Amino acid sequence: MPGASKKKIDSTTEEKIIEAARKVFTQKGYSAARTRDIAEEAGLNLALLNYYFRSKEKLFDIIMLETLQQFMNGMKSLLSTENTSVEEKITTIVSNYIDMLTKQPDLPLFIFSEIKANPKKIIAKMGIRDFLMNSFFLKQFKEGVKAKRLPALDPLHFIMNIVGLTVFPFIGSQIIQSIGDINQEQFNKLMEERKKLIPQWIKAMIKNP
Amino acid sequence: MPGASKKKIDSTTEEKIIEAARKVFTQKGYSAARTRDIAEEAGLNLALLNYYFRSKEKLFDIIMLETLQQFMNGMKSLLSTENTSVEEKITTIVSNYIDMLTKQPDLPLFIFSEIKANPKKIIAKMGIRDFLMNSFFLKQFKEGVKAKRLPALDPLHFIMNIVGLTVFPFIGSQIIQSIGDINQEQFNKLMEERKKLIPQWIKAMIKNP
DNA sequence: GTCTATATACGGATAGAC
DNA sequence: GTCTATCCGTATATAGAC
Repeated sequence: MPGASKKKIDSTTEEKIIEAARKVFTQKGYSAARTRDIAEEAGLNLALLNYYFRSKEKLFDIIMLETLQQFMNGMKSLLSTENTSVEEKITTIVSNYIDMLTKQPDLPLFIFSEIKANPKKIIAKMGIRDFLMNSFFLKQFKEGVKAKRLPALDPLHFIMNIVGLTVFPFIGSQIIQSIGDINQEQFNKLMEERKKLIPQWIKAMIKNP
Repeated sequence: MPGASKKKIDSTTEEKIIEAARKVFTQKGYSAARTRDIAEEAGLNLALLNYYFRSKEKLFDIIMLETLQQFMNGMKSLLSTENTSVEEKITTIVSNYIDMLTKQPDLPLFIFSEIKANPKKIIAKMGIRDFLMNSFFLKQFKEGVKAKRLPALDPLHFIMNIVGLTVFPFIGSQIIQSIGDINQEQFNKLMEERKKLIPQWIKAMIKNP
């Protein structure tokens, strides 16, 4: 086949490295990940990592930035829309995150661990504070609390609750599976249940602070 | 050089190493922690680590076992007592854990990270499943649900909720502080508030599943 | 661009003086 | 028991052949 290049299914070398790096870094974290692991995972030679990316750290920075964006972007667009209720937003956020984390369960532990190792470097890249604090969502939330004459509660509690209920199970999934004597599939089923349950719970919690 | 003039209660060299190792390991995790860091933190020479403990890994195992026991023991005794209600148990557990984690906020991320790195080795040492599943607490919980004719819900959801609401904020404390633009002290105050709030929330959640 | 071979640095562990 | 100096494996990074 003239003109048919050999990169159709096979991705470029650079993409292979990125792919492999994402896998190894998110599984093991920066320190425990070895460039050799990444090269092997990519089916390539070690020297190519430094040819395409100058160093382990540079490669890591790319993966981390990409991961943070993935983690934040869905939320950002969602929190901005003005034509959905708070309840609808919560339901969608919870559902989207459970879907994402079911596919990539390593993400939360990876992100939180690296933040601890290097807070400034990473939190700066998230740009979450400015966004969330000026979001339409927060305005809605505050007005809702006021309208229903509910006792004022720091919105941070609210955020911790949603994220805690949604994300924590993935952080502790090994223990949870061990405690419940269940396998990965059964665990995923529980998470699927939580898509409906968490919004209900959140609603109940708001009424009973 | 006999320089132990102003040490509080002069601990033995062995204790100094353990103390330093606990600090460095819980802060950085096994991989990122260097034996040199530990030696420096202890104000001692590197060679002494290997003199007292044969290797980095042996030292780590001691710290991890100790940490897990600390993390589990409070809970175990509590879940066994037969003369307190489910509500009282929850209130006490939440309060105890928030106290513990306020003093040692690195604990959860440390434990969960190392479990991911080495699940079998660590989960085996926890011995949580057999304990929890046979506990008086679980019996109470199930009977309570039955008596109130509440829809049956996997107790795992219940456990994830309590632990998620209580422990997660400490895992994400850096981000939470960044989002809320608050300092450590203000964060601790929020956690103090949660001692009262979480039991109330849990109660509300059970009623509205 | 991709490989093999190698330089360089780092970290865990040890030898040996005191 | 505690130190200094050093060994040695491993990991990152680079040189140079193809």
